[in-house]
Amino acid sequence: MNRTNGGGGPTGVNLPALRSHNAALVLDLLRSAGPDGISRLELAERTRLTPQAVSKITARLREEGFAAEAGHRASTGGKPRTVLRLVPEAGHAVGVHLDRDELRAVLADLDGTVVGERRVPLDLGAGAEAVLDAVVREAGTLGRGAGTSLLGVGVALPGPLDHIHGVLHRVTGFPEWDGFPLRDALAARLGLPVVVDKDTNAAALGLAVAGERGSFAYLHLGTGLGAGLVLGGTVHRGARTGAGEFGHQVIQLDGPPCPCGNRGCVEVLCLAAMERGDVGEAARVLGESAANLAGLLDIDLVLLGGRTITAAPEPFVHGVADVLAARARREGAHEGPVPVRLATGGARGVAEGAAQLLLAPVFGWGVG
Amino acid sequence: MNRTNGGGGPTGVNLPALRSHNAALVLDLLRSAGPDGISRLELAERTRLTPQAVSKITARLREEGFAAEAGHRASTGGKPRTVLRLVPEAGHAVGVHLDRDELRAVLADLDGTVVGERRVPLDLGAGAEAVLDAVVREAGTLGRGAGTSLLGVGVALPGPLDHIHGVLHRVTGFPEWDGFPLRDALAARLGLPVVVDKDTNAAALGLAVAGERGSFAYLHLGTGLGAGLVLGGTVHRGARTGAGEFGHQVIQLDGPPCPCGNRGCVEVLCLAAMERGDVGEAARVLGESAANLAGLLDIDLVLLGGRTITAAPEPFVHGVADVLAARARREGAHEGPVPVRLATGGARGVAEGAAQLLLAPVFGWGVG
DNA sequence: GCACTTTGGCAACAGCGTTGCGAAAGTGGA
DNA sequence: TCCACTTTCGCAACGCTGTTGCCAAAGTGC
Repeated sequence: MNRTNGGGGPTGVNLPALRSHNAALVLDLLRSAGPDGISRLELAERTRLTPQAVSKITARLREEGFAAEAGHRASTGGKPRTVLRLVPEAGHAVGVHLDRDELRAVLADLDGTVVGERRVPLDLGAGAEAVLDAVVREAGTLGRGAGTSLLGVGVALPGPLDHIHGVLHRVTGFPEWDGFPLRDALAARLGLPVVVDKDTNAAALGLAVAGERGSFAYLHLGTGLGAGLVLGGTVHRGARTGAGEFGHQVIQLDGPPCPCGNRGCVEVLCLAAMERGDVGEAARVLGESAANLAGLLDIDLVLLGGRTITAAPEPFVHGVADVLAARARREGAHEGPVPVRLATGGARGVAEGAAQLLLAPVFGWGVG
Repeated sequence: MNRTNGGGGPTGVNLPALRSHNAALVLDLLRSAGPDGISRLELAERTRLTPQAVSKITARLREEGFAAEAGHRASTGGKPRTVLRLVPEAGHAVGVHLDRDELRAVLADLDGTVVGERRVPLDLGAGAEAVLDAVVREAGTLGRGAGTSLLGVGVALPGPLDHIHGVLHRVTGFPEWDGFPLRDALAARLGLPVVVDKDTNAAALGLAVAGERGSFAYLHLGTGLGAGLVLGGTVHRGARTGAGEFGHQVIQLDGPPCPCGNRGCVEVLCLAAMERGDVGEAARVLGESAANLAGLLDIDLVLLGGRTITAAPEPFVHGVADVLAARARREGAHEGPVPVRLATGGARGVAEGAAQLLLAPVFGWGVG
């Protein structure tokens, strides 16, 4: 019931839409309850629906194979509550992470658990045919393990792109991909639904689904510097799905030139500091830009990831946290500073998040 | 049906919720159609509900006095469509703009049309009692003109505050307001619902309701520099309703000190340039920070307002647009640069937006 | 004047969550 | 061992939603 559905403005809600919304909501609560499960009455409390409505919804979900009973809780003086859990095998998705020099693909179940993985070297600049062949081969191999429960394939890769239409804009450093309709090309060859997104957005989605609540920014420092934003539990992609251009935020007017053409971008300052071996300065620069972002959007959390960060996490986490703490102290914040943490997921986080591009909609994420 | 309702996570939807959502949606389309009105079949297309459902909804709205028939369209070969319109007098709200030296209050009807206005000098530092007295007096006077159709009073003022609880944090320059529960104090004395928000958020809401579609940033340059963000048609207030801290974005590492304690904030750079009489440099600095924001969030539009800007709009609009155009060109954007315009509404925009804090929820804005 | 098109209300309907109620399945005291 | 009590949860009836089938109303155009 939000105001941003589809392209034609907010839309009306009829009974089938209401039904699928509530079913997805219950399914999401089953998922986030994990292996411990959750009782019908708890579901009723959380959804603010009546227990009887929850009973009907869970009965349908059990009939369709998405949920199952899983034991009982201890009695509190009456009939003990029946515990329900998600059936993870009811759905799978393949997540593909296309990096500059490597293809990493995972097969994940509804729970997000990785049940299959493949890694092969890859040259993103080797041309569309070669890359498409590799994706079709690896995704196909993994997907066969899921049978008919395979929902589709999610692909995450660097650089600006059109998430809605699945068309690449500029994969930084590989101009030959400019304008390539990756989603449709892959969907035609795989015969499956395909969703394409930026690597940073996929990683952020994966973190949100994995349990990071509220609003946060995932900052990725590797070959370049980018961000994935989650605002109110939803990945913010912006009007033309180009949000997250964090690296080319100018924080030093008339500073050193950046390959992008601007002067004083965070990315060039941060990477230059790294080349000098000055990790402290790189972290400070990153912290200042993170503080700009945090003040502008009032987020709950900053998560750091990417090869450069995972190589030496502590100085970055502390350096960024110090800047945020100093700003919060100076501005007399009523609440503590925004916490900074290392992103979980590691090197496989982007591929797992890519799988979530297909899995998350099952739980009502990002579909209204 | 979004995932950010209330405090306890996303909630289920039952039939009453579905009904009020669809009714609000139809009411919103009636409002945005303006005096020309809109036909039932057009409403059905826009809402994606069936014509019969729209007929039932509009019949209820007419019964309740919110909608009325207003003539017919020309025939296209069959029975001509009946045109429906909003009845603006069915609801009113008072909007109060508390500025440092002035109180401005308006009475607006459902259409947003101002049907009453009052302006009195005010010293925000004169103490809570004096300010509350003034608000109660002016809002009461205006509100009596609306009778029982008065929905409540919206109050907009500068400085960080807690929008959800209606408690002020720090009204910049007036520490005596720190922690003051403005909403509850006013609601008790007025006997009406009261909503409190930052002046920039109110102005942004007013612009969104007035017809600015999609996502945009409203940048306000007056005594200070702040922003109101509208993302996907909704005012973005952030986790602790503190979003929009645009003025203390650092764009010059180790730059000149700002009263806030940081160095190189846009606000201090921009205001210093204005004091030197260098409007061009002020506009360039504003433009760089606006470009940072536009790249990060991928917004559709930048709107400029505030006393300093309305005093000399052209150099600012052009200066900011130039920076955005230069960045878009250098980054090889596939679409044109983000347009920059002067915000409509002028000096009364904040007060009108404050009234919309009560009116907009009638049309389903920001309530899920 | 008649055939046709288009609008929009009436009535019956399927399906949603809700309410009323009772069976099932425990606890705990006599 | 029995019985009163508590708590869970499904069945059945219900109210209300949007949907479908149908037809009267109100125009156009030959």
